[in-house]
Amino acid sequence: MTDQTDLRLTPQRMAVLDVLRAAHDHPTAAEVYERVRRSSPRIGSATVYRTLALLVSTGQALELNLGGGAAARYDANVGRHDHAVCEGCGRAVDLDHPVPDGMMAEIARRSGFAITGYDLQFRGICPDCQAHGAGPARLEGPARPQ
Amino acid sequence: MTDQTDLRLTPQRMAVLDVLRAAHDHPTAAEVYERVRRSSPRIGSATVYRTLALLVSTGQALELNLGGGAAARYDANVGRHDHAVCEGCGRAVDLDHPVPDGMMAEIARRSGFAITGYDLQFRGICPDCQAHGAGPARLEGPARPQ
DNA sequence: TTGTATGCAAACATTTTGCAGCGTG
DNA sequence: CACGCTGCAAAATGTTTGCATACAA
Repeated sequence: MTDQTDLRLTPQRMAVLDVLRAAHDHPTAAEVYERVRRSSPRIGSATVYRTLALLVSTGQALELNLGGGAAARYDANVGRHDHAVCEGCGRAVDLDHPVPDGMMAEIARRSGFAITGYDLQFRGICPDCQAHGAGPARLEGPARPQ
Repeated sequence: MTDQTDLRLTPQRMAVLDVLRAAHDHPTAAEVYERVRRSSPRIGSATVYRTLALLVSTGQALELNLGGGAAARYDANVGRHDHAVCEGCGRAVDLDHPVPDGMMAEIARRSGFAITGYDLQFRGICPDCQAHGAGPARLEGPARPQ
């Protein structure tokens, strides 16, 4: 079914990929939709969802889950990198700080898993929110570092 | 505003916490609901959702986001730990393998964030799925253990 | 031409909310 | 015996699917 059949390069798919590559803010599917509409007003949201899923499954985009009830976010930067998510404003910034290789091997050994990768995201308050006083994006809770 | 008003210990809340503490499989809200019903048939799903949110916000449970379109999962093990998620069967197992302190400090320095914590989850194939051939939980991808 | 991709709208799945009555502290 | 909590059902999100048609290759 999902055979690597044909795969066509349609204007809609290009538009979605363009938007994603131009974005530096890890947009949600809804945000991608909104932006794509500016250049392709007749595109449907289903097409955006389908295209994002396609891009993810073909390795041209990453899907981020930043927790909470938040919707999935997408990132055209498919190189290895991590994220820091601001608990004040919800913004996510890219980081590149790989976990030591030995650690992956250690996890594999201890868990018996064949590890194929990992997702690492830091939580904290971004410089802006530290300055203006942490703006509330979540319910309230000044998250306590357990 | 951060009024820690009253907070009552009701049978429903105990039931939810009991289920969560007895569970070792990171159940979704729907699964918790299903299990709680066995002992409290008259409980409503809204109560389960409200209670899970309450437990999370009071630090008595963790919420996990294992990506995909998957629903949030809950964990009564609130001690610091990570997870390995099987791409075959979707199961998540606990791991305890802290990131070195120095790394947190380094991230903080480079990003300007005040880091309060992090979420780390490994992806891979669990021992069972390695044996029986990776069972399909996602779209299809016969993840090949190279 | 051929079958994939699209757009629309309805279907779905999950989580949240409104409200009247219940029951804990 | 006050006020928070509950159950029910409806509403709000976020995402997927069915189908007839448009269009890339």
